[in-house]
Amino acid sequence: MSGVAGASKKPTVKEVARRAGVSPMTVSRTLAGGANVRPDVQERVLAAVRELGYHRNENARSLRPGQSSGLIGVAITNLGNPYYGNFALGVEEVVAETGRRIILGNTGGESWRERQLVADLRGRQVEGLILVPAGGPSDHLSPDHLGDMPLVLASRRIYGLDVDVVLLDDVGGAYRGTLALLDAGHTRIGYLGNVGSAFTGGRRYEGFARALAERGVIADPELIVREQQDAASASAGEATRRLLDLPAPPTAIFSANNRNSIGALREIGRRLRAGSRAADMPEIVSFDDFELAELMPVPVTVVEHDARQLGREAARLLLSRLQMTDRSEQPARLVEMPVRVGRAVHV
Amino acid sequence: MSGVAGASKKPTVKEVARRAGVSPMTVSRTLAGGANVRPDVQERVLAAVRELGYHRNENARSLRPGQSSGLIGVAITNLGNPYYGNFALGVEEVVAETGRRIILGNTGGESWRERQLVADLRGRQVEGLILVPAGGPSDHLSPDHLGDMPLVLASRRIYGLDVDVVLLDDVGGAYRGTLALLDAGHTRIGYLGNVGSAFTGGRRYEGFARALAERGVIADPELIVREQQDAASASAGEATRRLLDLPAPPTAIFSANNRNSIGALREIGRRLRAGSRAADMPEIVSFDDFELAELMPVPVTVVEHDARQLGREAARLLLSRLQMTDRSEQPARLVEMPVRVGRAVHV
DNA sequence: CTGTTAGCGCATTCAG
DNA sequence: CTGAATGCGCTAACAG
Repeated sequence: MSGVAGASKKPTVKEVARRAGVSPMTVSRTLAGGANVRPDVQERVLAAVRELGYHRNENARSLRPGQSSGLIGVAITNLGNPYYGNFALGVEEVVAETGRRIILGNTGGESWRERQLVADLRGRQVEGLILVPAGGPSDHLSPDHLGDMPLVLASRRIYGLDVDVVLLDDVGGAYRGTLALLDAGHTRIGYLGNVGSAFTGGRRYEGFARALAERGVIADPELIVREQQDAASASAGEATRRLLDLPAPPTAIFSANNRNSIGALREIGRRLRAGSRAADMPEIVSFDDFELAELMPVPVTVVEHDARQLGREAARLLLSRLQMTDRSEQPARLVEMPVRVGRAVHV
Repeated sequence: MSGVAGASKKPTVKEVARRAGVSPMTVSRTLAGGANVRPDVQERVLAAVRELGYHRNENARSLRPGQSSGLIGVAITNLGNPYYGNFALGVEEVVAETGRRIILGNTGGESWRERQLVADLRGRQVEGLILVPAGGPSDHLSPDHLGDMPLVLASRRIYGLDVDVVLLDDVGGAYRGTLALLDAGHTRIGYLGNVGSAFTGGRRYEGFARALAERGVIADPELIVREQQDAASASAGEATRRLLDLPAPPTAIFSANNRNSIGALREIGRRLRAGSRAADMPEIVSFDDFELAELMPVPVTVVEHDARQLGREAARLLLSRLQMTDRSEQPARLVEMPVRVGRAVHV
């Protein structure tokens, strides 16, 4: 309860100055670190600040030329997905170290929302943008539109857009995950992916196909499901049902993402409850980790990766570019984050 | 590629005005909806806007008195937790409907970070604040400090702070979850909670204890673990180990949150792998849902609730308060969101 | 319908 | 070490 009666109207530098018996400039200087202000005067100013509950108006501050907003725009496709939540967390951590904040928007994976969000973030004078592309048209991301505002893409890249990108080692992870199945003797391996994330999906499929090809295993088209409309686990369950109902069902399934893995395992659970034997159910390799994988009724191998690190790296790329004097001259960088393939201990 | 050569410097109203051959005011009016501007002039203005890649500076805009920033501050304890991610998503959805944005910060559950974040958000002229309290001192949230900036608390409430709050039906959910165990004949029921979230934890324990009391079951203090320092699943696993190593171990465990449930189940998994029989493992009731609960090797009952709805409701409370002419006069509201108790289908 | 004036809160520049 | 003047981008309020 430091306060004065009417804390309702927001105080400005002027009022603080008057209360401290100095000029607004002295207040500003004090708040900026106190260089060239007598200590006792600083005391008075800070006391007035406390008493009035004054907070500097950062918007007005960033209005002045040369001053930056201290805001980094982050646009992700689905905040509710823990993966992107952790991604945002990583960005926030790194960005906060420089005293900046993130202003976060959700695109829902829809291009028009992304376009609108980017426009709005620009209007709010963000210093830079970190974005998980929604897919679809992307002219609003061209340097032409963004001016000198740096952009970092995460998770997916956009061809023709020459900017910094952080990706996972999708190809390598899928390759090694698939090899694990082949090493275990599987030859009929199902593939579960979806079209939603064309870029990522394509890369993961590439790794999958490469592993099969190397071992001389012919991929049976019947076992490849890539055309699911959405990434919901429900549709993955449906796809799994079809695979398992085939005359010669797969003995293992490679799932290209978390949602698909969950869907597949739910379907397997359903069958077990209906009397199927666990031994007849396929083993799973899941690109994307998920909790309690080791408690699943079938063996699960996960391709783990750290969303938070991905976010941290994206933030680092952006911050480093912000520090460059000749931002747009420097070449675009591509960082591929490692993934780890490991079998979840099976009950 | 609509652009002119140098898109690098950000254009202002003035430049748009000059290009369109009008005054800055006409540009402003056009962008504000175009009332009282001849259609053909509007055309010219909009063309200039496009050509220059102009975006209104929202910060400068909100500097003018009466104009609001269109920003809602959201402070949560852990972005990486899907629960809070979904919460933020819900907030974002509702807030976006009014053309506003959220500016999101992570407190990590630390009071000092919360304090700093709140100060910063104030400085950025947010219209209101939605916050999941970190716990600890909270004088920085008093009306005295916040002035007329509305605040909505979510998940936990802070005693002595008379503001709008959205909570879960913690007591009722825990009560009904515990009853489910009692109905199934269990009398030795373990309790797994932690001190991190004192408020929520207290309420859930209350529901648990009430159910036992009503059925005349004496809670064995040995079976109650509430003093874990952190919410990490690892420490929950440790606590579970102790419970199961008792001479008379519990036949069921009530877990007060998601993290604890995961930890407990991991420990159970460990024991099963070491040769224990599933029949000797305790049944679980988990406050907080988690995926694939139906595939666990022991029966699991979940107390489900929807973080996104919680977020939506918090946003609604805030927006409605923003619309009140006499904000601070209106009484604080308390909303309790329902939870659903349901047994996960067990393999 | 359109332009001019003025000022929001702050910090840089230049005097004292 | 401190203060006064000035202008950042924008838009009410008031001319015209």
